[in-house]
Amino acid sequence: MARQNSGEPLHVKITDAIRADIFAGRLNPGDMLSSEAALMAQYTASRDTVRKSLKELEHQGLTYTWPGKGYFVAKPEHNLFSVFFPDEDSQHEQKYHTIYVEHPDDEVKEALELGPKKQVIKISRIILTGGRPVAYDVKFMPYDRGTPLIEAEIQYAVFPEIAAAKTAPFAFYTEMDICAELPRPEVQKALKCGENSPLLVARRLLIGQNHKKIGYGTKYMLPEYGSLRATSGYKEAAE
Amino acid sequence: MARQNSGEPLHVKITDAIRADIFAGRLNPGDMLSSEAALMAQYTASRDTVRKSLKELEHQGLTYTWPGKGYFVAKPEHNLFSVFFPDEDSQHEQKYHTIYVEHPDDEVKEALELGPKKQVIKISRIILTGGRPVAYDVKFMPYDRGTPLIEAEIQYAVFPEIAAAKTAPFAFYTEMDICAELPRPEVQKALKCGENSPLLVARRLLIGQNHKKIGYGTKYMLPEYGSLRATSGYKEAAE
DNA sequence: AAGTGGTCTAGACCACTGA
DNA sequence: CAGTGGTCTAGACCACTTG
Repeated sequence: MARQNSGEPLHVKITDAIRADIFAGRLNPGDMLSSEAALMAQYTASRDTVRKSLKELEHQGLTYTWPGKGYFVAKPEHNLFSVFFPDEDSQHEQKYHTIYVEHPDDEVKEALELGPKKQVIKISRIILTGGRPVAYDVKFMPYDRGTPLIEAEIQYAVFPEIAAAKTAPFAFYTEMDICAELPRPEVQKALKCGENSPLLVARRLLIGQNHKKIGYGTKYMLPEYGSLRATSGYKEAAE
Repeated sequence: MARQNSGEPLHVKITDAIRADIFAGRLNPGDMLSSEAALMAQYTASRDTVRKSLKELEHQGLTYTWPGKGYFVAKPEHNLFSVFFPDEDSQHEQKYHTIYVEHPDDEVKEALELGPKKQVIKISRIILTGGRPVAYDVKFMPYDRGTPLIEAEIQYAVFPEIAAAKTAPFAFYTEMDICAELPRPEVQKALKCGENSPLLVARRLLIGQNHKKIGYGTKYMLPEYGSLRATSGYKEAAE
């Protein structure tokens, strides 16, 4: 229980003390914290030191501030989860299936907002575990004749955020939809599974600057691939 | 394009300027930022003001700092997603199915780390849209004879984090597993679906202080319930 | 030794809130 | 009006990194 923080900087001690009050329920959502002046007196600290602590709590989502009134304990958001969705599949083997330039189907055309005659690069991949297919991954990128970076794409085998990692890699964000589906024939074939084998399906849209649609992909996962893990809340609070 | 930030505080202007450099690729992962001294000169700002800007960038995950060396641009994490998983199902109707106190099956026993004779409260719920079932939700909590808050649990109909929202609501965190499955007979019956109807299944474990397992629940979702939406990256970068 | 960030202090002025 | 936080400044001392 007794935290070893005697060597910690003062502003960290203050942060930890208030955090502990919140985790322990001595301070609850809506409660007003001690004012800056009170905390300065309590910890014999300068205003800036106290403010640094309060700012840290705010960044952690534990408090918010209302100028002119004071600092308050926030309400926890238990329904917001973090999910790490490994795209690299480092623990699995990989196998390339096909790399095509083709005319996209309607789903892809709509997702990437493509004109009627536009072509796409299609990269499909099979992910294996112990030689058996566990996931099937298909990705589409608009194909611009004249600037074909196909080789780079193939080499990285993933979305352009990786290929573009050296230039403005922060200039992308992605949206993902996760659902459960039964496999289409193409997917059945790739995964060597039956038509009633439930798949976890993740559809991912990669968006760049000016809201340009840069890539669209779908990943079909068999149960053997493993489940998605998500977490919510403050793990430290459990300790 | 031209950002209206003439009225912004100085430290925000500095933050925005550096952020724009990172989003535009003028600063890339591994690059060292200008030193505090240089930024003080560039913006005729005090050290504290510059440091406030740099701290903000760090909190946003765009930079990190290496004491003695300088500030550096971080590597973006494109595989870490945020998922909002609504537990309340505010847009759906709800229907209680059963509320029991019973002996748990092995899955629940293991998840909640229960002794052999321990009982659990089971609350199952059906979520409807337009009168048709779209999801089935089952939750288990250890049943402690003597402190049964069943009424409160029922009233809130969800996990104890809500019932306990007035006392130390931050003292919980949850882990969730998401996968695709076919329904067991119990689930088929609740959802009025066939045995080959693929379901999105989320299993959630609620953990409290001292790593005590407080609740365990499973939510079975039909395609009509909607898909899970996840996002990754900085949406602002696309603007 | 010079340059870098990390911590801490003291003081100033402003805008907002509430009695 | 007194109390609250928001912004900004100037200066001090320390520990670390690099040459």
